[in-house]
Amino acid sequence: MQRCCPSTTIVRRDFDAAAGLLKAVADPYRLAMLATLAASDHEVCVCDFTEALPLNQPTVSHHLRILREADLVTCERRGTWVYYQLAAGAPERLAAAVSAVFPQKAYA
Amino acid sequence: MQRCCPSTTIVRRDFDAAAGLLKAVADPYRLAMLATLAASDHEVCVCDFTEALPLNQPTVSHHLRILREADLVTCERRGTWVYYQLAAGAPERLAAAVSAVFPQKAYA
DNA sequence: ACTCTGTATTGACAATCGTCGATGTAATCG
DNA sequence: CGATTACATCGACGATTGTCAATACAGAGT
Repeated sequence: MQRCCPSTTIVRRDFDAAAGLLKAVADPYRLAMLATLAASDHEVCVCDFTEALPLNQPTVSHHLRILREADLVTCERRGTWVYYQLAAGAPERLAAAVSAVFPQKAYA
Repeated sequence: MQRCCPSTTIVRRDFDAAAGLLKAVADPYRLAMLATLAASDHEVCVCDFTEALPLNQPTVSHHLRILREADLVTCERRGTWVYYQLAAGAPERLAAAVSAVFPQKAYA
């Protein structure tokens, strides 16, 4: 009987950080929020999200909190309103998480 | 009293597909599996994963199934063993999911 | 002070996820 | 055939997730 294969070396790096970042992003509404923040150069008020998305206000707040805790967005209170914007380097960090898995293949 | 902001247009695209792909990938062990398959040009036997990862065999099978159903990997049975390899275009599809959110910023 | 408005937090719920033991299936060997 | 090995599936369990009603908090206006 033959061996199954030329004993591959399994990658044992720690992907917890990358997985955490990807998990923070792996939701349709959070992706829409990020895309909105990326598209508009100025900040976006929370009320715009609650109006446009089919979600209740606490749910919007919940998703924004997840993005905040992943350091993908930052917020600033001005008067009664809270304005969100994309955190510096957010796209790069996500791209880095992907290329941590696929070293050079992806961006040829 | 002032308006909150110059009424931003919320991105309303459908991110279900991108979110689904990202969710399939948002796990440390699945990332390690993908990184292994990407690093080794030849296929990888399931037994290599079950040996190297601190997971039971059913759990390894479960994670591989999720990657399979996301069309990120393909498998082929040869004798008693099953060999997995990265699906064609898998890195590109992941990169596309990211750049669907950040149109041009990321890869300048 | 009180009220109103916008946002965050809490608490609860169903649904999904990660894990594993037990069992099933497929292929090989004797 | 039966026994063994490799992998998949099933069923159950606790943990996490997405959602919302209710409540709390913060600031502006009266």
